[in-house]
Amino acid sequence: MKKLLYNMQKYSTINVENSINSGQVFLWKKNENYWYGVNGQDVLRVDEKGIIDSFHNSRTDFFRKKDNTESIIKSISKDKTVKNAVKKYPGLRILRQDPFQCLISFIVSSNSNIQKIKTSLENLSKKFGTKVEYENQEFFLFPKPEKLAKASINEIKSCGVGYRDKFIKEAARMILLEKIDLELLKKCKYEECKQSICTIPGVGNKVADCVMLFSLEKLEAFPLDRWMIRILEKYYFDKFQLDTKTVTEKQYDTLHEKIVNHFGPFAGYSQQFLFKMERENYQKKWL
DNA sequence: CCAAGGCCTGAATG
DNA sequence: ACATTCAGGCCTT
Repeated sequence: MKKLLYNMQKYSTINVENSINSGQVFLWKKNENYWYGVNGQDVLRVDEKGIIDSFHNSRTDFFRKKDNTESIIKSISKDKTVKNAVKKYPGLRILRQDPFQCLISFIVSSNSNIQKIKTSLENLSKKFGTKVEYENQEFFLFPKPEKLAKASINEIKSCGVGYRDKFIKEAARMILLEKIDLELLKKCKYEECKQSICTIPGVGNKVADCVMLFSLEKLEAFPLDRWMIRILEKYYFDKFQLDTKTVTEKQYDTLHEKIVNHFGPFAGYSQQFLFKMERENYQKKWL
């Protein structure tokens, strides 16, 4: 009974620091006792308990407090590796981000690293976003689709995004022209959603899974980047045999199927715990 | 369907 | 110092 209570408390508590420093978000910084972050057209302020105040006084459930964390963790705890990761980072949450910002963020992320992604996104916000003042600090909201869609390639490129410049413009255009409706995709099934956003240039399997997991309510999405592949090879070589170096489209699909079969419908959470654990093991830097 | 090469960029490595 | 490699991939051939 004591242990049960302890676990319930442990897993319903949010670890803000770990959640923000887990590769999901980039436009966040700590100041005194609060974390501040740009989320779409809003700026959030979060205290150490995960209590949110915001520029627009919105009531976003950014830390997904309404998720039943205990049952999710029970559901994904299928082997000793995840169990360890969960034990090590209790309170690590999937963040519910602004979809457009999330989309652009992960288009920018491809073949890059956290520090550079962060500066690129900061540059984009400074150039194309609205400046606001919140608690005596200056912030730039994330650019609206229209701004990026109408920007020139060179203006976008000047933000340091490299060859991704045209992807960003085209992605923004597709949102603006409503070829893709991100809000609608929240209600769709995983496959349909994935098929849709993969038509956006710069969005492949991995980026699509990030966008779906972090902003489109697809908790079975399991982004397979270099790290996750390494993790699977290291801890799960007997469960998912990865016989090739490069993961092709088809292999990604079949691998994802095996993963969901193993971890269940909340596989995305397991990915986040494993990713956090391994990057900490290698002392990789976050924000 | 698969394999290989190219791609912006800046920090890290040798 | 200076060159090369690498980093949360994707697209084209």
